[in-house]
Amino acid sequence: MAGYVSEAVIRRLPGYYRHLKELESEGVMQISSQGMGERMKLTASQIRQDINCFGGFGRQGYGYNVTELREHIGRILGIDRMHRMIIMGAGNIGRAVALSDSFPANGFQVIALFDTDPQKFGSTIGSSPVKDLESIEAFLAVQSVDIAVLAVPTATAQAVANRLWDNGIRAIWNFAPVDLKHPRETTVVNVHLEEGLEILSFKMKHKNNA
Amino acid sequence: MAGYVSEAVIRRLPGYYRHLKELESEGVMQISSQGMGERMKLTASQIRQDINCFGGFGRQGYGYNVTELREHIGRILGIDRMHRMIIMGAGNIGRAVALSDSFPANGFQVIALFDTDPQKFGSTIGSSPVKDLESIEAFLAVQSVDIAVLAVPTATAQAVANRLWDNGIRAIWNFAPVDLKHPRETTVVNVHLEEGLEILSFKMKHKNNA
DNA sequence: TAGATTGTTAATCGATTAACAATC
DNA sequence: TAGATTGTTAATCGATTAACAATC
Repeated sequence: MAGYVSEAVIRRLPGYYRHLKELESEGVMQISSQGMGERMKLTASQIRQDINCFGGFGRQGYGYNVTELREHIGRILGIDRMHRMIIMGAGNIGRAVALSDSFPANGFQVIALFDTDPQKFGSTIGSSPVKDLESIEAFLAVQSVDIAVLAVPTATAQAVANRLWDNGIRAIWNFAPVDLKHPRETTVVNVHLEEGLEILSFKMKHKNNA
Repeated sequence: MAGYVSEAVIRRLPGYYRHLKELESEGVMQISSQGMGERMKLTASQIRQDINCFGGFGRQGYGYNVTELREHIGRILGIDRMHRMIIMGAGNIGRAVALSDSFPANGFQVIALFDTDPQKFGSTIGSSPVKDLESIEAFLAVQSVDIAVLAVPTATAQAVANRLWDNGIRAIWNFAPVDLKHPRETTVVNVHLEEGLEILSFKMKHKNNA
């Protein structure tokens, strides 16, 4: 159990969590690796291997308790607690993240947005204020922030990220299409929407060959 | 060369394309697998293997011509042509996609949005009209559409997707947090934003152990 | 030519799948 | 108990890396 967890396993964890939540809402209380595998289109063997990276949550002859496993995986993901987020850039993407209600529903709470457009200062998006990007240092000096969403123009993304790291931010969710240079102790997860669309284009084009 | 292309390679292709575009705009004309590897944090060996899935674009003793390789990969990705898109759902996400200018810049053109809110019918987002979701069949009967962006509430996502497939759509870019059931001849690429945030949470939490 | 760097084959590494004893 | 299903070890498969002859 425990020990090293490969990137491949990490990427599957949110899927487990989502499917377990669905099962819960369907009133399903128990599931086997077999059943879970059919649902998620993975082999039962892989399900068991994945789950056992974190310890034996199942019972022989029974399977897994849905709620229990969901809670375990939630704790492993770290989403059993609130995360305070700020959004850098109040453009299309920043707005969409701020207005989403699926993020708060999962404990990701937007506390403020920052932009360079003076027209936007003082306004609110959803229930979050839009502030002057120049005030970010002062803001971070007094506010506790877990995650910064980077939704600024590509050209300024690296510079904004540097200011965030210099002021204590340790995690960035990056929507700008650049590979940010970042200190080793920080975490960056990229979204790179354009790339998804390009992969879709590729797969459409090569559908026959597969 | 050519033949089977693994999912791992496909996922790297847009990164190649982006870095080659950057190199072009920096005026760099030639690059070796070594140089490309340093830039993208991959091994030179992997760069050469990846590129050779599609044929020998390099020259011994020289490397790769940046523009030539960028064009080749663009063609492989299928982004050397226009793609006509519709957006299902004119909410936060649908709006953000419609208003983005990075998609049209890469040949992905939004031609219309569809929503269920009568208040939105007849309005425009960016330069695209918002139409009644109920008119989708009539629309698809006369309009050529390559890709549908699915940005409707989770609960209706599957039903909307079914209507799209029944009316000739072969590719869906899905933002709803569900694994869509879909005919084998169709292509679905999922975005699942929430999952990215959960992975970020996981990585923050386990930073020490790595 | 000599040096650099590809294309490609072989070796290694890691992830997935299969198998099965342990046990609920 | 008998049947089901896990946790875990071993086998397989695939992807990455290393090596090197071909050649620009």
